[in-house]
Formats: sequence, structure tokens, C-alpha cells
Amino acid sequence: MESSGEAGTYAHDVLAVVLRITEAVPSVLLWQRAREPQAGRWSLPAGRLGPDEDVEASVRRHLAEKVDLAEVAHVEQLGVFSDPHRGPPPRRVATAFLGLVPTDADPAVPDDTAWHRVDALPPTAFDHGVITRDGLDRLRAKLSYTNIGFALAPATFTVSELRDLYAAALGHRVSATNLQRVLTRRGVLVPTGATAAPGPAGGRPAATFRFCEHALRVTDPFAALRPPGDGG
Amino acid sequence: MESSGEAGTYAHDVLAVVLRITEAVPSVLLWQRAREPQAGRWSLPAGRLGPDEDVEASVRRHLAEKVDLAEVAHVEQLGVFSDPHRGPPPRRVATAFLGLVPTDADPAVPDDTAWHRVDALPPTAFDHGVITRDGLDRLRAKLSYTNIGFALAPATFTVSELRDLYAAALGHRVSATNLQRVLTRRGVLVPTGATAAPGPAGGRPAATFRFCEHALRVTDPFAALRPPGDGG
DNA sequence: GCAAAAGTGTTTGAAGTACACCCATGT
DNA sequence: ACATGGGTGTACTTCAAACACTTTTGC
Repeated sequence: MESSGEAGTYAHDVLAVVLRITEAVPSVLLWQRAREPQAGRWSLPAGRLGPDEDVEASVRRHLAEKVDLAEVAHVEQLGVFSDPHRGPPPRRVATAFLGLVPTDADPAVPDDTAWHRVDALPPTAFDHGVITRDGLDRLRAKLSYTNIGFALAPATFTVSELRDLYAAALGHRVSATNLQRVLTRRGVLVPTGATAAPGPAGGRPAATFRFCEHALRVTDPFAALRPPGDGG
Repeated sequence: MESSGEAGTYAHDVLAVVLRITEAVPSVLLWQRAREPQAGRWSLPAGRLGPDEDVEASVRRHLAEKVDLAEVAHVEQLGVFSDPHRGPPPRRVATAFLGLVPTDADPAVPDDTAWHRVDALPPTAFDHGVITRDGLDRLRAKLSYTNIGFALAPATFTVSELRDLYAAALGHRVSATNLQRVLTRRGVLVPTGATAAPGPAGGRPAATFRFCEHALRVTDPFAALRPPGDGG
């Protein structure tokens, strides 16, 4: 048992929506609660904020218990969830993060932990279903105006493979032709020079690419109201 | 004096970057600390998260002590600031918000509180300078792809007046011609039918407009990778 | 009439979608 | 040969910036 602490102080949790594209659909990393509260339901990886770390360091520390951190290609803050009744007392405040894992990493996970398709979530604990949805919305938005794809894609890939990743994440068809042009114009894709072998049915060998940078960059900063003399 | 509370719990603060365009420049609402820590320095409006409120309710409650809440046209979460050394012990975690006040409101503020131009901030307490910058960056970004201008503009206005607001907030020249076309095309401006009287130097009377909605709406959701058959 | 400010028309360019067509490989 | 998938070329659309020109006022 734990007491509720001094008046005006709250346990602060950090939690992570870790997404990965699997089987042409986004999946989120969840673990099944063995004990109350909410035994049997599925939770996002989470943990208590420690005294000598900020929330980002904390979420990385806790994530390391569920996945190899080296395979989490990007982490960013989603926001604070603080409804006083978001869980049973004592009251907890949580800072949520979005984490992304490339498809070529297949991190080992503990027995109680598994990837779940976001379109068919199992019963989730507390507000974790809502938070997962927020994470996916953030990813979808940023695919359009940043290079965040680097965190979903393998080290090298063909445009077709990348197209499938984007289509899975966005939930709608994506044209390989246009995807290549958009990302090339923005300078986020670099050809490796190598080509991939065709499949068993034949076809022209595909050129392979990689992302130029592996840090988040906004590639389409504003659609309108740019400073004068800035092109357009 | 206050103790540091039970291990693993932290005081949670909420604070607000309240912005308003004054004298053709963005200003932020700050109050001067009378007591240690950081006596004499200027702080963002802030307060402790209460036991029965979420962070947004809390920031509204604390803001009400500094400004008339009815004059804050928009509030949104910026993020969590949690560096263990962002202030003196005991450690405090803070959720920051952005608040916007229209130019036609001139809220009464307490004696210790004043608007300060963001381009000439006085010495700020803790990390409040950085947080202020974050708030301004958020405002600038959203001016381009949302209708957030409604929260800066008076109830009705001419396009010239609106142009001056946008230019002040963005920090660069804005063309009234193009501003009107962009906002009209997006359906965020509505003509009132009335016209404003010309100034003493003459000139054609300006038509007046108002914002169609007074809730935040994303008007330019994605520049690229839209679903097929969605125009383009 | 003239200056000042508002507003419209039009040109230019960039970005993105759609689609036709060519290329390289396997069987 | 021909099917299969990869890639380029190009037309079309939308959006927004730039700028010339017209409109309506005060003096």
C-alpha cells in the first residue's frame, strides 16, 4: 500500500506510446497487468518519475525495461494527462511520449508484453486507449510535414517498401511515384546507389534509399504567410 | 517552509504564457516576485495543481487571479518542463500553457503584474524565458495553418488591422492583399457588411470582418500526402 | 484634382496529384 | 514474348506571393 503523500504533491508517471508498423498496420507496445488495479487489462509502458531525471530521461529509463532502447528511433513528448479520475486514488499525473521503432528492428520483449494492432486494441487500462490514439494522430500529422518517416523505416529501403510503411501509418493509399518526389524534393531521401533484387515474379530491380538525417526535421514549415521574398 | 513531500511525489505547477499584441509587438503577462526565491525577477502566472482539477482547469483558476478569464480567448497546452534543477528544491514539475488575449480587451491586472514586450524581456525567473519563447513559437506556427488569429483579433476589424496583428505576431511584413485571400479561401473570415470610417488623411473606408469561428480549427491540415481523390 | 488607403485582377511560380508511358528483370 | 514491378515524363490543379490597377474617401 502507498499513502497519498503530502497534500499538493502527486506521483508523476511517464508513459510511452511506442508504435511500429507490422503487417501493414500500426501496432503499439502494450503489457498485460498481472495485478490490480485493472488486472488483465493492457497498459502502455510506464513508470514513476525519479528524483534526478526529467520526464524524457525517465521515459527512456522505463522503456528500457520493455524494449531495447537502441531500437527506438525517435521519442517526443505528447502532453500531460491529469484528469483527477483517470485512475484509482492516489491521484497520478502522467506525461505521455510517442516512441517509434523501425520495421527492421524486431526487439525482444518480456513475456507480459506484446505488439497490438491499433485498429483492434485489447481492453486497455485507464486512459491508455485515448493516449494511444493521440500518439497515432501525432505520427500521422508529422508524416506530412517532417522527415519523421526515418523512425519507421529500415536503414535502407526501396520506394515501394517506404510507400507501404506510409500507407500503413496514414491509413490510406499512398502513391509511390509522388512519395518519392515529395521526399526527394525536400531533400530527405538519399539514393544508396545499390538496387534490390526483384521478387520471384520478376520486375525491374528497385533502387534503394536511406533517410538523409536521423533526427526530426520540419521539412514543410508553413504553407502560408511565409516571410516576403522567401519564394512562393 | 515546506518539506519535500513523500519520496516519488512532486509538487506540480501549472503556468501560462499569456500573449497579447501591444504596440505592434507581442507582449507577455509577467508578475514581479516580491519574495525569494528569485525576488525581483519576473515570473509567468502560475500556481499549484489542486487535488480535484486537471491541469487545464488549474491554469484557468490561477490565471483568474491575474486577468479576467473572459478576456483570454484561447488556452492550449504547451508541454511539461521537468528539469530537476529548473528551480531551487524542492523539485517542481510544471505544465505550461499558451493563452491569448485579443487586442480589444485591456484587462485590469494587479499592481505587481504587467505586459512585457517579448523582444525585451526583463530578467525572468527560473526557466520562464525559455517557456515564453516556446509559447511564441507555437503561436507563430499555428498562425499559418489554423484560425488561431481569432484569439488575437478584436471582435470586428479591418483587413489592415488584422494584417498589423499578424505582422506583429510573426515578426515580418504581411501583405494585406494576400492575408485576406488566404483567410477568405479557408473560410475563416466573414464580412460584417459594415465599413470603418477612414482616418484623418482620407482613404477608402475599409470593410470590416470577423472570425467565423471562435474555437481553434486546423485550416490547412496537411500540405502533402493527402488521401487520394482529395483534390490537388 | 490629388494624396491616401482599400480592394480587385492578373501574373508568376511552386508544390502536389494523376496518369500515361518507358525500363529492367524473371519465366 | 509477356507479365511484373520500378521509374520517368508530363499535364493538371491548387495555393500563395507579387504587383499593377481601380475604387472611395478627405482635403
